[in-house]
Amino acid sequence: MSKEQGARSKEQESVLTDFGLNSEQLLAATTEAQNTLVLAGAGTGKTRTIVARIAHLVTSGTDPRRIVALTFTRASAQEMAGRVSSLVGHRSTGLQSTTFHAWAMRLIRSHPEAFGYDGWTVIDGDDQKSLMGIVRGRRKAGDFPPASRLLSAFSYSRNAAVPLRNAIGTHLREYEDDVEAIVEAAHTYARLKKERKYLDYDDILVILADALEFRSDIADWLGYNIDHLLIDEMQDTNPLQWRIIDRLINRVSIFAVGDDAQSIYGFRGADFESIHSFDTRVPDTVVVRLEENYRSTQEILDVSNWLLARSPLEYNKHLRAARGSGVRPQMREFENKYLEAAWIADDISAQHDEGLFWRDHLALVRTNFGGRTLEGCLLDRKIPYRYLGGTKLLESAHIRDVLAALRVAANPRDDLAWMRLLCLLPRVGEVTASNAIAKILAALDSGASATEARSEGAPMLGADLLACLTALEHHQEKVASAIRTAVEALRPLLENKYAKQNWEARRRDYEPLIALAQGQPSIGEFISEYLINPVFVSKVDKQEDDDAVTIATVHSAKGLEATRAYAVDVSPGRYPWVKADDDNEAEEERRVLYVALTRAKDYLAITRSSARSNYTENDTLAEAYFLKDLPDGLVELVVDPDAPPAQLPFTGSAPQPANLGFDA
DNA sequence: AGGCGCACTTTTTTT
DNA sequence: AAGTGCGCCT
Repeated sequence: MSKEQGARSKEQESVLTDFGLNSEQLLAATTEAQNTLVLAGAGTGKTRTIVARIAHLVTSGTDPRRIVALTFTRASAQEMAGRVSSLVGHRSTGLQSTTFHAWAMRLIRSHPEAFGYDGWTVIDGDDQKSLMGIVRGRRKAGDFPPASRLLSAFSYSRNAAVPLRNAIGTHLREYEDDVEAIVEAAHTYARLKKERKYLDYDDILVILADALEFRSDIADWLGYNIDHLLIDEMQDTNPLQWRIIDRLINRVSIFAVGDDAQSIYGFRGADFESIHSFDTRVPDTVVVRLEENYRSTQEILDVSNWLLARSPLEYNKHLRAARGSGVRPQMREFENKYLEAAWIADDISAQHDEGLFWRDHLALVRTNFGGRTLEGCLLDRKIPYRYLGGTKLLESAHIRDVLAALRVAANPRDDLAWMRLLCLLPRVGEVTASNAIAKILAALDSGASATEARSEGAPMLGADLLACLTALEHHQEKVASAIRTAVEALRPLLENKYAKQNWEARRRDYEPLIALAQGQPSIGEFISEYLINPVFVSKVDKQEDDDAVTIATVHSAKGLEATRAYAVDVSPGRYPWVKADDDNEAEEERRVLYVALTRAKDYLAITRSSARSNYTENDTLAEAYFLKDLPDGLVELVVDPDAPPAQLPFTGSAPQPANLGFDA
């Protein structure tokens, strides 16, 4: 035994030595502690340390199938698995590297007898909104909160483990007279979900958390099957996720990595204080700090450090650049957002000519909407890009239309899918569709077959579509070819619906969709897999092409880095976001900007445009603006380098340069 | 009454 | 890109 251990430790020593860890990283990666918290500032080798930890575990004899590594996105899960396997090869086969939601869903699906959710469907945000629309009924916007706000209040209550009434109080303040009606809406929504066997995103975590809390047999079973739980981005873990972790303490060894200064998911109930109390909540924890930054030059860190130091909160973060000195970041000001985007695109293009790869460039935007102009510029110049945080393929309208046909074939009681499908037909709107759906459900209740119910309740589908649905019903297991069938049958309707909305671009999404569905066991599993692990529309047509510029929302850019980073539209009203109205929210905004700035390795451009007059003229926003007192020495200020500004201010919206044809 | 086209606004952040 | 409001049409 001791001989074997000796051999193993030599092997792992060589694996990790070649990996070039510093002493703290090595300490963390090889710790024998029951539980570990690694406090790792931006760029200090957080991912590298987790990867090394997993490599250490599998080379010292842990079965990789008994290791669960939880990350925040599908991308980082894959990245992590890839890096582990390049380090230790096949010895990591079976490692579970996944997101909280995907892990929970897999457990629920693969053990229907234990959890009891066999045949339930995962629904996305749009379906949630439709369902809540049913709950709201015809109440007017002023009288009752819109569906989206109800949903976010309810979701916050569940994720933050805050009583429903409190969440309503904070999220729906202006409806305080209607609290009782809102509470009732929450219960009705939950009931409708249950009747239809729908699971929303939160349900997935709640089911696992409840199972672990109330069924000690399940907690024991999970504990027996897992030795090591590794959690990335611990600072973004919310109370609901903590409930899951809590039940595994003392059953498995927990290894968490996080940075309080990068906590940006407060809106989902994450509280970065929980990272400070980690070692009291999780007994026998060893804390390791990583403070040396290997990513960026000192100039980039100087700006980032300055930003954080200005916070009233005490982060105690001062990143040191192991790489030393480089180029000063630039602050670039433009007349309007079109010139801003055009400059970024041109600069990327020029750098590519100089020999950099497209993938060396990362543009960080605050909102999904905020990347649109830049996206247009890149398209215009034929620069390959991927858009993280853009529209998800399975959530785009033209895809959902097609999937609706498969959904009603699989489950004739799926009324949200029925609504979507029937409304594609000419002369059919919400009212006609709901009458038809009521008839279909009544027919099913009285024992009719699905085929009978369909032709009885919805004769307006016509013979062809009715036959198509019957065919889909009988070939449910062939998801890919079912989608092809549905696309063909619906083509005239789709073409009509999207005639004025980019039909030519939309139609190209169907082939990749079919490719994605290849080998999926059922429509339900296909949908839940790709909702929980999304594929983005922008990525669809260039799957081979991994040399591409990345546009990403800061929230989807966690863990990313690039030689050249562009923080886009860092203007008053954006950082902090206009609607961040209390200090906590504003401080979270500061961390968002901090995450953005610390993505850059060699070059950082902070860009903004002066044309948002309603913001720059607003004293409150200008006063709150994070960069208002940025010392001159920290950045090089460049004003409108390519096109000197016309005399501002504008009174209306910014005029669009006629020669830039990218705003289509 | 219900559907539909048109003009209008309005976009936080994610699973 | 998608929701909302309004007036017109069947």
